[in-house]
Amino acid sequence: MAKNSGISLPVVKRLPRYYSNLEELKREGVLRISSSELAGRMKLTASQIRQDLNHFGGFGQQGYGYNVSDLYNEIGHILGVEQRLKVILIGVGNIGKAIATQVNFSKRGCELIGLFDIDNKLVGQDIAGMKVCDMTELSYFCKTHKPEIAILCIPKSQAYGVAERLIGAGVTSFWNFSHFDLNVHFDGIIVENVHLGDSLMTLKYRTNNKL
Amino acid sequence: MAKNSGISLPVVKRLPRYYSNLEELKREGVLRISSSELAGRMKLTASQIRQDLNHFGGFGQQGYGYNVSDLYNEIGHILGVEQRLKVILIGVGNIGKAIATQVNFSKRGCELIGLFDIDNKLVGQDIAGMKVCDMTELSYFCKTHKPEIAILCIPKSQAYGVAERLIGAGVTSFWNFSHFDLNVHFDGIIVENVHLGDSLMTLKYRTNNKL
DNA sequence: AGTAGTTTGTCAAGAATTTAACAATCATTT
DNA sequence: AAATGATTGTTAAATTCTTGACAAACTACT
Repeated sequence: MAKNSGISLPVVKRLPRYYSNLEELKREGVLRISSSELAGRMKLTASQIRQDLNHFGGFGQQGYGYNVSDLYNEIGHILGVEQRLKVILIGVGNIGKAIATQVNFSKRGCELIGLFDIDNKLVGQDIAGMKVCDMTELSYFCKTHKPEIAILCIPKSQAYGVAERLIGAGVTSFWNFSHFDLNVHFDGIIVENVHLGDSLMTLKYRTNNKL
Repeated sequence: MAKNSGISLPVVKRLPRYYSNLEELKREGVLRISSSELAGRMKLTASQIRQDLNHFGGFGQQGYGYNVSDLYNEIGHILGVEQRLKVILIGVGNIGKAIATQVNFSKRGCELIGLFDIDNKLVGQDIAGMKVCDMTELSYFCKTHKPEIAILCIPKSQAYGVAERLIGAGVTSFWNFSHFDLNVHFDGIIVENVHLGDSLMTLKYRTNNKL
């Protein structure tokens, strides 16, 4: 049932949307849904939904549709929500703090286990039920706790140095909010660059050009 | 020179990346760059860059490449940075506050002119050099200041109501950080949904599957 | 039990996007 | 001033992604 390889990025990026839409359907008490109904909600085509889901196996039933709860669980399984990854966050400035407090890590199969900052005024502060640690403790912490993912909310000047240290300490994935593209050339290192400013400019362009 | 229509979304989404990479090149003092050099930095192909830029006109020169400063200005023009759009932000919780303080609006041709919240404890607070206003002032504010863009950092339960009020008051574009897809069915309304949690799940999937 | 009505899984067609190729053009060197 | 080398703009090919179509399979009704 697990044809888990060769999934294209567009499909992967739609999976979380399926997941949250199904969560919402569950909350509404909907027990079953057809591809065309779901397509209506998500502004996709029914065909695309069926094709997407079939990459992973046949979760539906002809003449019936999809069982909301089952499909939710299947996609959760594909996304690996039951397999918790440990996450640390570097830089508890405005964005860092917002992410630490606002993102529901556990719902997404992650566990935020450490906060770090270089600034003495922030070290020791309590954020999201955790004490902010000094950067000097970073390497030791990684060696003992072995986080897989690091969230970078630090200035560009520090980012590459910190990323190298973290890779050395076994971190494989980076969620980068710093204002530049983190391009790591090591094999097996995964980076997801988030540029809010770019998103705003895209909105602005679309606004100006009525797209 | 302005073939400004029929630009596909993938191209539009790359424009801000071109813009910030060119800004960086300028800062480094680079005067000219070829499509293949730029491709190397941005992890694109030279062919794609030439094709992208040609949608808007021939900014390069055979045998020479692109003048960094000129190209920066051209893309800035395409993105409309000189034409300032007025922006208001609704909901100054963790994310709202981070966006208000962290996003460089003016550099991107936007102007943050108002902050609003429903919570009495937050109203009156000073954030990013502005006083947070009560939601009751929203409609009057919009009628007098005519913002084009609204940033939504509010719970789902309030989002549709607020969006409707804003559309009624002339707002055309929404940058939505609430935890759901804002689907507006009015013509001419532009929405950019940002789901940080989805981005995290994509990273997690890629981590688990070594993509 | 048989029949009518749904809806999936899948294959094939169509669209969109990316990459490759190359003539035209310009810079630079001799 | 001519020749060489570089690099664009542009066309065509290749690839990827999305949509359409329909047989197979199931539900639900009579």
